[in-house]
Amino acid sequence: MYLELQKRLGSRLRSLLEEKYGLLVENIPLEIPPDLKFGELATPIAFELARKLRKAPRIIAQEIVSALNGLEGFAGFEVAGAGYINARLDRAAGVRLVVGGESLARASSGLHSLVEHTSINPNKAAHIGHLRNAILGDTFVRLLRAAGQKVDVQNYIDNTGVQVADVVVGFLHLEGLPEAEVRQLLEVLKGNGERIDYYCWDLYARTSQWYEQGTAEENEARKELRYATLHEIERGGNDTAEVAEMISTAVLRRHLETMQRLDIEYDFLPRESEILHLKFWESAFEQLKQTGVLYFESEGKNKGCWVMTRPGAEVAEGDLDEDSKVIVRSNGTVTYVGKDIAYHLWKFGLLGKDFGYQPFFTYPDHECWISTEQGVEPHPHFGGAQAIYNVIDARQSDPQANVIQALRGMGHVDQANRYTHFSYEMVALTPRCAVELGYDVSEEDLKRPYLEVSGRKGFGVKADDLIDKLIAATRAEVDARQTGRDEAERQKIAGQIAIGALRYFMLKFTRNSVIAFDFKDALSFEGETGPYIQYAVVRARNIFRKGETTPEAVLAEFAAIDPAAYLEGEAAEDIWSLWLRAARRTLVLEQCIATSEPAYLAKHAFQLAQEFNNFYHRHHILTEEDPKRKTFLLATAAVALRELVVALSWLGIESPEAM
RNA sequence: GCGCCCGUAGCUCAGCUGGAUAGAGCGACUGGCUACGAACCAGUAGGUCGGGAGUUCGAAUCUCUCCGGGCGCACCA
Repeated sequence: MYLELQKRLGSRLRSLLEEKYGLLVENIPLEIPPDLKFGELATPIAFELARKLRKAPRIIAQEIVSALNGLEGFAGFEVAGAGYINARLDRAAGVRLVVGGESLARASSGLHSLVEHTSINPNKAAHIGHLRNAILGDTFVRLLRAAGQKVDVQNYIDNTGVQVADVVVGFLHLEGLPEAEVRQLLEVLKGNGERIDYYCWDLYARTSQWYEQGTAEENEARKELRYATLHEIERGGNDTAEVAEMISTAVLRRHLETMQRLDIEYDFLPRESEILHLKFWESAFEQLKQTGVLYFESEGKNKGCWVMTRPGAEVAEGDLDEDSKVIVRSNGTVTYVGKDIAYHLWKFGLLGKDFGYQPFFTYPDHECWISTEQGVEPHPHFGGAQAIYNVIDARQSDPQANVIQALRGMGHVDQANRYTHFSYEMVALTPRCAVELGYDVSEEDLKRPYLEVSGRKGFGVKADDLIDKLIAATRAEVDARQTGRDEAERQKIAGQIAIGALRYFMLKFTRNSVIAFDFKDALSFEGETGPYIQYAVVRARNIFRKGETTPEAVLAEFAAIDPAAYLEGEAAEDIWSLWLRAARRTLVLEQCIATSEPAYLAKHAFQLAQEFNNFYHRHHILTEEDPKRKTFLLATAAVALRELVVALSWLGIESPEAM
């Protein structure tokens, strides 16, 4: 409702300024005033016009206000302060709009988007940093879908990189297991219900250390072994590649299981092995050469390489660009950015090639596909999106910018403009948390505000460990309260609350704030947390349960009542303010998408819950004697409940029946 | 050296395209369960918005500069 009225007022003001002053103002600033005494919408536009019109802002505001009459949905306008224009809504009409609810199934926007997130190297267990990535990405997917977009969710799998090679070196050389025995070991672990990704977490850390533990000559030999292993994996068709395939696939399945615990699902898993074997790069290379984005360097430190100019670089015609980005090395191999350019051409349907597809992981209501050289028929088609979002941490903004630069240079300007690096800062550990976990922390590190998580060092909090810990904690709380419920019900509720707490925790911070992780904060269920919002939902539901009615029945009954009498006066301000908050859904959605910032929705959900709790405390609904007022109060609870549940679902958080 | 991010209450963070008295949670202190569940609510204390300069009718928000912290800048991925 808010967004609709805001747009209505905006366009009215725009046309008014044009008629009255002959001014075209593209963006009329409209804001929600800090206090209801200033109305529900306001604009400081008169200040901006004061200079152009050579008049006092107050006079201009007065002129605008007198021309602003009879705008549907508004009760009146007034000038305040030095020249603010404050708008008061027709409260009864507003309430009716909110009751009607903005359609949840919004008309398809027609936009086809692709969101890539998670993308964990399949050589170790997922940790809290990966959780932030996946939760941000999954929530953004829900927001785009809520806005009517068709969205494909992809999780890129680098199954042929050095990280996988390192753990393969661990299996083959540190553990000394030949291919057949690795296969056996994986079976045994699986049989014992042990987490393979956990096993690899330790082995990967050990291998990383092993590279540096020997004598200089030994370390040199180990590094050689590392790269020989990497090249065998890249080439494929040998035992080493077979081991890599087994391990990376087993770990990948674990990642999908971990994410499924958080209600995170994927549509397609493109793998680097197919990008290599299906020769995506060769097609991209041709296009890059033809468009002149890549050129062969014949001098300087990059002599013998195919390079591209970095974004923002200024090189005079004919000068040597020593700072250029190498895409093809002098030995003929392609760098990471090169492969990424090819992959992104595919994402936009510009490559002229496609993956083979094969079903890989089955969710309750859909299938997740994986890339393969020769796929099955029939299969869905992915790629060819109009807009893409890459959920990748801020440290990779340089390579991301290179890819965008290449697309733009090739003439794909629209695509480059619809390429969003959805960047976010890392999740680090507070020194206290690291000590708590039993890691050795140096004196120097103890003084730092936070310590970076490192898979290579095996330093971090594993995702499943955190989820297990959260569930244990919520289970204890549920057991203390839900004495009448059976085991299965309690476990279900504990799970819903644990996931709510975790997802909210990862979403409450804005993207470019580093999260210094601490168990005390993450395991909190009070204050600005997911469970706080879930609790508001449970309270609202209990009102209807005890009152033996439903939100739907109440809203139907409410339609016959004139709400105006209950919305005026000092005592009604808090209730009206709750209705206004409930009316902000699409406004917040639009803002989240425009800024790629899910934290705004998290904040909105919390504030709505807070206002509901306040309302709940001040007005006792079921004992209200005036039947019409009781219906009004019930309708207020119904609307708050509906909006809380929708907001939570967009955050990927369930609304428990009890807690 | 160059680039990006951050610096707001004791702690952790919001503060939308510059706008009306700078907010929340946690922590501290005080009060509220015989009313729809206290995972809740109310109140009190707590801030030179890192420092300085500038633009503006108006700056936590924009520009410059300095200080402090973090991250990038490979023929690694």
